[in-house]
Amino acid sequence: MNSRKTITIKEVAKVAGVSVTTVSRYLNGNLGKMSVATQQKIQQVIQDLNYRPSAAAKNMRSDSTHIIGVIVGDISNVFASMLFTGMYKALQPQNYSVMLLNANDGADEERECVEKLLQQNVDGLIIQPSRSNFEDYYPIVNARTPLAFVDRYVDATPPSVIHVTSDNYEASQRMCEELAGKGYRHIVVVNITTVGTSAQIPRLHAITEAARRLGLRLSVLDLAGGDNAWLTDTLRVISANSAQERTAVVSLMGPLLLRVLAAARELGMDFPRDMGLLSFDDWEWGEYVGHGIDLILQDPETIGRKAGEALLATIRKQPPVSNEIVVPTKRVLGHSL
Amino acid sequence: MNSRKTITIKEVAKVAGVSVTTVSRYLNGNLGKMSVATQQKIQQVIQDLNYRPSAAAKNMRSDSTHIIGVIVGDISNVFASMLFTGMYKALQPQNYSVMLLNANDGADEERECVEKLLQQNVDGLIIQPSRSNFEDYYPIVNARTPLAFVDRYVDATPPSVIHVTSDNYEASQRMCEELAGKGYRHIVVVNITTVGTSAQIPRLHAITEAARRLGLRLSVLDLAGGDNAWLTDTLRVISANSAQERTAVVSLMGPLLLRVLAAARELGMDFPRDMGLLSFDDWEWGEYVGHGIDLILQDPETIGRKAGEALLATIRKQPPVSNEIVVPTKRVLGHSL
DNA sequence: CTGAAAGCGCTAACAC
DNA sequence: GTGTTAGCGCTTTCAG
Repeated sequence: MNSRKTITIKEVAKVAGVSVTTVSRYLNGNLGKMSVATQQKIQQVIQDLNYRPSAAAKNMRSDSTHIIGVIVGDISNVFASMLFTGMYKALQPQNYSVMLLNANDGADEERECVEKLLQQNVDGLIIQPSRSNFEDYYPIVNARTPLAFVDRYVDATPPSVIHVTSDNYEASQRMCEELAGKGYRHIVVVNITTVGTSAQIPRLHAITEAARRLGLRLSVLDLAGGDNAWLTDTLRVISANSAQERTAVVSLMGPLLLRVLAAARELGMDFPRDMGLLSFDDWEWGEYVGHGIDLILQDPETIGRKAGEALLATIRKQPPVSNEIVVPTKRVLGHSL
Repeated sequence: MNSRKTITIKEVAKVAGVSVTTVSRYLNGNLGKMSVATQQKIQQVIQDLNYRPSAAAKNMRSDSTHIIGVIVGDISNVFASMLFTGMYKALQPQNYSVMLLNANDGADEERECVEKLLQQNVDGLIIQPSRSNFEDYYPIVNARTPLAFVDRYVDATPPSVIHVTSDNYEASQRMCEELAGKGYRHIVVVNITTVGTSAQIPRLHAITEAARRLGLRLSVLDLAGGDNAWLTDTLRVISANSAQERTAVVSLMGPLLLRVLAAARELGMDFPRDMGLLSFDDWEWGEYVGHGIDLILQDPETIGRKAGEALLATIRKQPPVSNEIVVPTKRVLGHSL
């Protein structure tokens, strides 16, 4: 029971009175014309000896690890965790394991993560990218490792690379039309530009475009530049004008909504009384805040799952029809508009 | 640039005009008395050839992978994601990678996860256990793989195994005293028993004990047995009596709080008007619900970090003074009691 | 139906 | 200062 030394396929062979080849065949299910007696014998010995095949040795020969490397921008984010959940649901049933690394939204850290995973000889890579130029990802292409990007946008990504995102552009446009229809004349976007690949960027583009088209006034509060006090002060000023010019605050990602709510609480502000509020988010907790916040809900789990499925297909040389996958967001009605 | 075949340490040696030993020494920083010229030459060739050492080959020789295996009960849970975040913060700076697997709160799935990770020859294992008897974990002990349990409880865990949890017992006792002090006479615990290792179990024990001691009436709603409609109905009945006998609902984990809130909303119930509400949770979002929910906040990130640190210490043969680590919870005051 | 033996890429004695 | 070489545990041709 208590095995002191590592036990190898060789010992199993010896004890079972067969050759290593036969054991290897047994392990890999190549039972072509192996006698049932042999099979049983081997099975028995494996149990007795408590034999466990070494993944490293296997990998050295077979050049396939059944490991997928995943790199996210920030693991502490709920979004990332749901992304991962989706990937896992696609990969685990196909018997793939996952190494999860965190790039901390940094270019250098991400490069190191990629390097590490390529050294592990992963069968594929799913990345929520922190670097904005596809050149940065050449090492992956050169290593011939199948690649999928999720959530964020890398310039000049070739069509051979899988890319799964929310319908950021369309959802943002629809949102502006809805706000205009509801009588809002001024949109205050709250964003935070951490990385140049962020999904917030296409959202802001689409909003800018739609606002111009619809004749709405647009302000942008980038929280990368200011602290919470600054946000509070700014919201105070804006809400004062909301009486004349109906105003809606639009938060471009879930974590920002929390900060807006904190500021609003401090100001004793009420939605939609003092201004409208709408946020992109990934989780339905907003339903329980106040009388429910109006949300554009992403589906990170589906994004992750689709990326996993498409990547597996590519690994198996059955690439998806299109590598460009868009996952729809869902408009959750609340009482904050 | 575009390397067709895998390039090995041998090629590097050949091109650099040195032996593989020298290259290996260079790679591992054994620059004992290596001439600077040689070092530069090797460095150059590595770059030119785009050489990447194979982790598998390395592992076969050195018997250390610098990989830690992590198994959680349910990755889609916010708690698990924060646990992981904490572990990562401890492990990544020490240059350890992480393989994250999901046991789906199942004994068999967990066994398979363990098997997979042992085959990968991980340097250590951190598990949020789904099996309640330590015998189930013997394979890990036999493989001499350092082990840490987090969050949940395994019977007969030997002191050689690291164990990091919240202060479940103490926090539950304190809570009961607080409720009694506030005039509550009836406690309704909402729990859901998925696995026999759940931290909810010691919480319930402590509450049971304290309730008896303090003369409080105790009811237990186990949601494993009923659906949301059942919860709603039960709460309706209970709240009707709350006028005579001041009642507090205590949710034993974050996700249950959401279900309680959903039921309460349906009933048009208000806290603390109709009854008191308090919940164990892992995240401060409850602050924004209503006027703020009273919480006993766990610190999963710290739990994960401590487990990672203790595990690393053990791997390095510098085991922590105590393997029994208790992370304090924090009482967050709200307006629901 | 089964075996012998080569070799995957790397490290670490042991030599010089 | 640097090189030779024997394996690590496994898969897989090729040969019976």
